[in-house]
This record gives sequence, C-alpha cells and structure tokens, in this order.
Amino acid sequence: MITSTVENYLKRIYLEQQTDPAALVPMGKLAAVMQVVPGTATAMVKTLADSGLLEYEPRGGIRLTPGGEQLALHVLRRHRIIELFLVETLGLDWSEVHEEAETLEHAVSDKVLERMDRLLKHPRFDPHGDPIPPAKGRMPTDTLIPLTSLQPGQRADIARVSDQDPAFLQFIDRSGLTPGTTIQLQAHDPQADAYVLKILPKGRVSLGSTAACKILVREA
Amino acid sequence: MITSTVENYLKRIYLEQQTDPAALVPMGKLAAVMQVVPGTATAMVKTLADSGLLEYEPRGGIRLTPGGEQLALHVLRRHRIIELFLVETLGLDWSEVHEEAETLEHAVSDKVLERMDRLLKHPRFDPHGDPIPPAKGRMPTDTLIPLTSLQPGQRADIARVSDQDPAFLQFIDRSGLTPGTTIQLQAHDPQADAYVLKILPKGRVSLGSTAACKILVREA
DNA sequence: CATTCTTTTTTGAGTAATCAAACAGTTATT
DNA sequence: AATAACTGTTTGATTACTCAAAAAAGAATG
Ligand SMILES: [Mn+2]
Ligand SMILES: [Mn+2]
Ligand SMILES: [Mn+2]
Ligand SMILES: [Mn+2]
Repeated sequence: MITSTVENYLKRIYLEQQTDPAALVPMGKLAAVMQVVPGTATAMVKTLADSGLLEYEPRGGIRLTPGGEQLALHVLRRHRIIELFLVETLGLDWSEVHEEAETLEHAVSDKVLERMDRLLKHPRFDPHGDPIPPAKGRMPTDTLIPLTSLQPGQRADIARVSDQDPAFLQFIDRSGLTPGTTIQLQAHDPQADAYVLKILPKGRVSLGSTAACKILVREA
Repeated sequence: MITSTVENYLKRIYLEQQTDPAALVPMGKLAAVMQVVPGTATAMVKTLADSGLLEYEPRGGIRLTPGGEQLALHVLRRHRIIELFLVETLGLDWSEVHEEAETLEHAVSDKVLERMDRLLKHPRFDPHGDPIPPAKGRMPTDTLIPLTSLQPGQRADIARVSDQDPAFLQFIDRSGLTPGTTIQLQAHDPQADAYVLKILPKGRVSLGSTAACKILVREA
C-alpha cells in the first residue's frame, strides 16, 4: 500500500537526491528531514527497499529506483499544482500554501488533479518558481544560479525562492522579490555580508548571504 | 487525536441518528454502515465514549454527545461544500463527487474550506440537495417528503436525491430529475409498482417504488 | 421455561508507524 | 594502536485500527 507516509518519504528522498545526484542519501539526513529518530528511518527504508522503491546500502545510504522516482515525481506534481491552485483559484497567500499542499497532496485524486491542471492552463511552475513535473515525460532542467553568484552590475530575473518558511516568503513578497521580478546587483560587500539589489523598474533592498542564496535567478 | 477514521465514524453515526432521532444507534447498524466487523465497532465506540464524543450503553446502542455532534456537523459541512466545489469549480460530474469528497473532507483545512464557501457564495445545499451545515448555528430543518407520498395529480419540486450510487445519480441526470426540477405525479399503480411522473415543462418517466422513495420533494 | 437464534462483546493477533535506548560499525583524534 | 566521536541499526514498546473466532447476553420460539 502506498500510504501518505510512504509518499512523504519518497518525495523527501527525491528532493535530497537532487542536491547531489551522484551520492547516496545518508540515513541521518533522511531521518533529519523527515523529523523522525534514525531507527524509524531505518525501519521505513527497509520496507521501501522491499517494495522495490529504493536501493538501500546498509551504513551507506539510499537511492530511489526508477519506480520510486516516478512515484516521487507524481507526488511532487500534485504538491505543486495544488499550491498554484490554492493561490490562483482560492486566493490563498503563497506563504501558506506549502503547508496546505503537504496534506492535500495525499488526498487529491488524479482526476481532480488533472482538472486543476486544466483550469490553470497546464502551468510549468508553482508559486515559488519550482518546476511542476509533467504528467508524463522527463522533468525539465533549467540552470538557475543563486543571487550570491552574480557579479556587481549584472542583471537577472528572479526565478525561484527555495525556502518554504512563511515568514521568509512574506518578507520576499513585501520586498518585491517574487519570481518574475528583474533585479540588478548593485554592490556586494563581503565584509558587511551585504548584497545590495536594485529592483527594476524601481526599488532597492539589501540582503545578507543567508537570504541571498535562497533566491535563485536566471541571468538576463 | 481526531483521525480521519474518527471523523468517518462520527459522520456516519450522525447520519444514522437522523433516521430516527429518538432511538439509540445499534452497534450492528454502525458496524454495517462502517463496513467493519462488529468487534471493531465496539472497540472504536469505547474510545469515542472515553473521548466524550458519544454516549455508549453496552448492548443498547450509542448516541452522539453535543460535542460529538458538533464535530460530525463540521465534517458534514466540509464534505458537502467540497462536493459542490468539485461540481461547480472543477466541473466534475455530480455522480462522482461523493467518493472524492469522502477523502478530501479529512484533508481540507478550515481556511481552504471557507475560501471555497466564499467562492461558491455561501451555498445552502450540496449537488444532491443535502443541506450544508452552517459554520455556526443550528442545522436548518426542511420538511421533505418522498415522491411515493404524493397523491396522483399533485405537483412538487425535486429537492434531494438520497442515494450516492453513481449509476443511480447518472440515471437521475439522464431522466431530468435533478434537484430543482418541477414534476407532477400523473399516476400510481400499486399493482405494477409504477409511479408515472410528468416532468415540467416537458418529459415523462416511470419509476418503481425503490427508486421513487429515494427522491425527496417539496410540495408545490 | 428450555432451546435456539441473533446481537454484541471479548480475546488474541496482525499491520503500519513511531520512539527510546542499547548496541554496533565507522571514522577521526590523540 | 587505543580511544573517542559520530553514524546507523537493533530491540522492545506504544498507539491506532483492524479481523477472526470464541464467549456472553438478550430476544424469540416452540
Ligand atoms: Mn505530505
Ligand atoms: Mn512550492
Ligand atoms: Mn471520509
Ligand atoms: Mn452529497
């Protein structure tokens, strides 16, 4: 049975995998992101391995099988379409939809999901700029860079905000740094740990590296 | 913890209660409608009684406490608003939304629910004509009668279809007997077990008593 | 009123998911 | 190499929900 617990594990494992596709995901990392004690993660991973959803090397780590990855992408598609639906159709704030989608992603049927997808005109990105896995076919790979990699003077479009914390997302919103915005890095002072951005057409904001590296941009 | 299992039990008990508000709901009935073995119902009922959600008379039956009833109505409100939302906003067929809502009713937050309610302009009835419990305040009581109680010649408006079976609902749709339709009972032949209806402004259909008593009407 | 049938409860067991804490294996440090 | 620190696994228990089957209570019938 694919319980919602299994769906959550697969989705998290997939996301961890993406941060370093070559390496195995260590058990400690998995336990940490799933917020369970290590023994729980070990037990779960054994049953997922038995179901053929991942490969498990004891004391080494794990990696999703193609079947496990397909399921993970399915959950991720649901999650991101639901997020966008909640923002676009029901008018929720982008800072709160992640939490809502965390539950709904396990309850929405394929039929309902495809209706949402149609109503939203087959969107390619969720409210945070994360790509929506297509119903079939490969996940599109775009090459985004963190704001911290820009050279002073360089322009770029904000493409993604990779932190689901409502307080941070609300700050991004207030500052006018939502995906789609064009910015220019005006100055970077390593000593002050300050990235000064010009928001086009008007506006200015200064960020520390902790915040700046959560903002991914596409070079203009 | 209010698990979705608990929500389902409370909702079913409430609905059973309504069929005969004076009597206790017998354990056998509960087990049957919940599709569990009697022992399972007994075990569950004990924990619900311990949580103060219902009163349990061993070998007598059960009755929801005010707290249990409030929770049940909350679930029922979610269920019915979701059904209408799926029909109105996502364009699903009324024959399939009951099953979808059965899962979603446990996953939709109060915030999302109130957004749906607002988008639907605070509806009072679900697609099947069942009343939507208000967020606060008492459940409205309307006096509907089954089609089988009409006298030949009498006119009435179809108000509710009380069977969630998709095949039956599709038949009702095909026959033009959806809630809101005005009909007139043209003839009732007890020997043939046939209720002949005129559908206004035009149309005619004949129903047996099994089908006719699932259709509730409001006298014109 | 004794027997039979029906309904309900009890008992014992299983699955899924979790934690605490003991244990074992691996890597780093002295 | 010995020891310490870290990481991961095992073991034993718990909670929520469920079923199968035995036992008990109550109702109906001859
Ligand atoms: Mn989730
Ligand atoms: Mn997102
Ligand atoms: Mn349900
Ligand atoms: Mn309904």
